[in-house]
Amino acid sequence: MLKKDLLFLVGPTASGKSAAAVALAKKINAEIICCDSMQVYCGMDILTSAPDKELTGRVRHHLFGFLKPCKNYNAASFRKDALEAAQKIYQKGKIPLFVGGSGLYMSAIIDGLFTGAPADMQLRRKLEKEAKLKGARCLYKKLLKVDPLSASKIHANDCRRIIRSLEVFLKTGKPISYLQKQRQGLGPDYRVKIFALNLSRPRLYQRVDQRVELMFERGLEKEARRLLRSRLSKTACYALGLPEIKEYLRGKYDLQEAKRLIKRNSRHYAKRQLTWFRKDKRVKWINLQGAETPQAVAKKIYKFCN
RNA sequence: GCCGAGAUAGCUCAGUGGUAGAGCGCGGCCCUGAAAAGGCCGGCGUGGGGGGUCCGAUUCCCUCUCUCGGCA
Repeated sequence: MLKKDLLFLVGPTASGKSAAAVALAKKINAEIICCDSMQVYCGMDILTSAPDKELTGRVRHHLFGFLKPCKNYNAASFRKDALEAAQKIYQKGKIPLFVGGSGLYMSAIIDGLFTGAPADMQLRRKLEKEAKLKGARCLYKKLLKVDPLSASKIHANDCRRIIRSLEVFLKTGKPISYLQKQRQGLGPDYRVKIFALNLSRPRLYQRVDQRVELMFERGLEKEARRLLRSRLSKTACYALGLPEIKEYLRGKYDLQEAKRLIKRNSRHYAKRQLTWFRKDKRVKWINLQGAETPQAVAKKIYKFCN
């Protein structure tokens, strides 16, 4: 049986993925699927540097801006939606091309997630409260009792993961360390190719800073104000830029400082993305100077497509 | 030109007669249902140049260079 191709174009923020993806999709007859935890939301176009109409008009895009910011979303719901979108694309005889910078989302599709323990926001809130009251160490001790193996892998300060592990244990009676071994990925009938764009660090950071400047020019503050007035999900409220603008509006600092922080946090984010993708040995790195046209980038990637 | 203050990490600065720290920045890493989140680790340095005192100087003394104030 012929293998199904599944392509990924990933890389740090501001590396030029969106435009390159469209150029590549044109070349290989692909449709694009969002692989970005924030670009799935609508009404956050400036904040998330979502691909504009010019790009989305040239190639069919899936899972971009389809979700209201008040809705929670996560890697599991993404995996489900993404695989559905991919099937539709296969039915058209085309290739799904995932584009975005969310490493976990990429891994969720390819490698799968263990099942049977969905997120329980109510339980999380309860555990969070407990952590706040008695300290995170208290939760860690609890985890140490029920699941010493996971506890040994999680740092005592990593509250998010401690809570998730406890959540899994409380809901299923099984340690997350045991369940995590059960993940199931795509299987042998898929042929996955991952391309990651990269630039020299100074160039990348320069582009990140420039992009933040551009976001402000486009009206980031106004968009953020609007979003902050509405109800935001636990997922969407952490879109880079929102917490910083929120504190600015509270009078904690001025707009210049907010901008500085958004730039810095975006650079840190880009760095973390690189760490994630570096670890994944399936990634084929596409090193760029930063001045190439999207077509040139696509051409570079195309060479490795067969 | 004179007087005063200073010259220590990429930046802002602290400190000590036994070759140095802090914050920010920066680098590396972890990540299985919040992931643009969350967490961990790392000082990255001929202490402005030269000389002297001392067992030993970044610290004390002299000198030169530079910077910043003030006076001319």
